[in-house]
Order: sequence, then C-alpha cells, then structure tokens
Amino acid sequence: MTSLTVSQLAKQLSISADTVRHYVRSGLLTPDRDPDNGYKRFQNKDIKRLQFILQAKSLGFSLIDIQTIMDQSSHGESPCPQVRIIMETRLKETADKITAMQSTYTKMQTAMQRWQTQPNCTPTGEHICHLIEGFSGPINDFKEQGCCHE
Amino acid sequence: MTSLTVSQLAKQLSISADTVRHYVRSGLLTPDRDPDNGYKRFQNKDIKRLQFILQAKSLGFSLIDIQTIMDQSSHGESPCPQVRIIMETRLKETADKITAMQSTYTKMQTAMQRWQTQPNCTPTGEHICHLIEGFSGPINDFKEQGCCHE
DNA sequence: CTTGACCTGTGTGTAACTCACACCTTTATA
DNA sequence: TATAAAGGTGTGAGTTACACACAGGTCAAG
Repeated sequence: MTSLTVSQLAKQLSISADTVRHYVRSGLLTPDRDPDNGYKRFQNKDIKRLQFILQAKSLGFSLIDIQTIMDQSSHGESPCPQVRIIMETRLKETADKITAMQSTYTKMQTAMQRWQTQPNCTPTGEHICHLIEGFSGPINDFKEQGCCHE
Repeated sequence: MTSLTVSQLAKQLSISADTVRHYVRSGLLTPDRDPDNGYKRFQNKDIKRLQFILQAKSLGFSLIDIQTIMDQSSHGESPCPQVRIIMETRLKETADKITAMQSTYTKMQTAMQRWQTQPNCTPTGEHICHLIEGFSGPINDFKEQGCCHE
C-alpha cells in the first residue's frame, strides 16, 4: 500500500480527482503506472509535490509558474529569485483585476438600484433593452430618460 | 460607404478587430458578406448591436447573457425580467470573486513582505522552494522556520 | 457468474478573447 | 505597367484551470 490511486490521492488532499488528472496531464505530476491496468500510481514524492502545487496555487501562482519553479529546482538552480519576480507580477495583476472588478461591481450595484424604479419594457425593434441601454453611469439624477410608456 | 469592414468598425468603437470577429463567430453579430471577397460588411444595425453588447458587457453580463437577452428581445418578449434576474446572479458571483481575490491578495502581500527578510535557497531534492513551502499563513511571528543554511 | 457500484483514462467543452498563418487588397514605387 | 511592400481578411488553433461525458475496467456481494 505504498502507492495511491487518483481518487485516493484526491480525497487525501481534498481536491477533485479531475484536478489531479489535470495536473498529471499538464506534466506537473508524473506518477508511474500500474503495468497491469495502466492506472496512475502516486507515491510519497508525488504527494509532496502535489502539496507544493496546492500551496503555491494558494499564493497566487499559476500552474505554469509552478511548473517553471519546479523545473528550475529540479535542475539544481535556486528558484527563489524567479519566485520573487513572478510574485511581483502576479501581485500587480491581481491588484489590477480586483480594481477592475470592483469598479464593475459598483456599476452593477448602481444599475440594479436604479432599475428598481424602472418598469419593464417591450422591445421595439429600435431598442433591445432600455434598462441596459438607458444606463448611463453614476449619475445620481432622478429624472431618467423617458421610457417606453408615457 | 454605408458599410464598414471589421477593422473600421473595431476602430470606431475602440476595440480590437479580433474581438469583433469573435462576436461574429459567436453569433452576437451577423453582418452580411461582400459577395466579391467574403469580407464581413457591418451596417448601422450592426453598429448599434455592438454598442449594446459593449454596454451590457460593461455592466457585467456575459456574452451568453447578452445573446439570451438579444434573442428574447428579437422574439418580441421583454428581456427586462430576465435582465434583472441575471444581474442578481452576476452581482453575487462578482462579489464572491472579489472576496476570494482579496483574500488571496493579502496572502500574497504577506508572503512578499516576509520573503524580503529571507535568503534564497538551493534546492535540496527534499524541498522545492522554501519560500513557498515555508509560508504558513498570516502568523506575524518573527522567528521563522530555520532555512537551508544554519 | 452476474449484478451493481465505483473507478479509470481519455476526449471534449468552458469564457472571452488572442495569436498564427496563408492569402487577398491596396498603395507606392520603378 | 509591373511589382513589391504594407496592411487587411477569414479561419484554425491556443490560452487557464479545470469539469463533464463516456466507454470500459475493477471489485465485492450474492
């Protein structure tokens, strides 16, 4: 019992079997195979490797980043300098994404709020959806553009 | 000059030609073709449609959402009720994503900060990268796990 | 021996584009 | 008028990190 199957490993680390398979297909994990049935057989080193992958992922590294890091390490080079550089990139990326999402989010909230005072509308061929088309931005003005019925 | 080519349209609405092509391939836009060369020819209705798409996208709708909305509208039904429902879903999704990204982000920042006082390390075969492996979380303790050299 | 539950590997799909590429058009030059 | 360079076009494939579908294999119970 020195080796685990896909789903045993998955259960042990609380991830899905598909995720494990994905990492294998991507080359992040390289388990040997059972000669009888072709099943993947994970050993201790694979478990440790997977733990590393999950830890790195939780720190915002992409799978490719992780591959790069592991490759470098296995070639005897210190991955640390790269790790610092990549992390800087990912930090900026993440900050940008958060900023973008937040601005979208407030826009969505504003729209949702304003829509509460607006009626539904039947399409005219001229317009598709006045809720969307009529939303102009963060103007907190109350008299809106005249809608369909009036 | 009543019709535009892909890149003319793209330039006019400040998006990439590839994006326009993508929307056409996805069925969001259905320009007719120049019989001579097979080129897409966009007319006024296509421009308006694209403007609608961009507006909806900026409000957080997915392309599929937008397709749904436009389909409904073109069938003479009011898309507004659907629009409200979808928006509620997208709002929650976005909130969740932002929360997740923010927690990752602070984790990344913490790691980056802590790494500044930690040296690089040569891989030992036993470990891949101690910066990553040794990062245990938001513990603000100063005495870290003993690294490679000591 | 068969039934059923469960597991396996592999192929494909996802979102919203972006890139690669061979070919076609248009413009400038010789 | 020939031609070459610049730039545009449609289509196929690649991107991220998996999730799903599915035909078939495995194993215990009966």
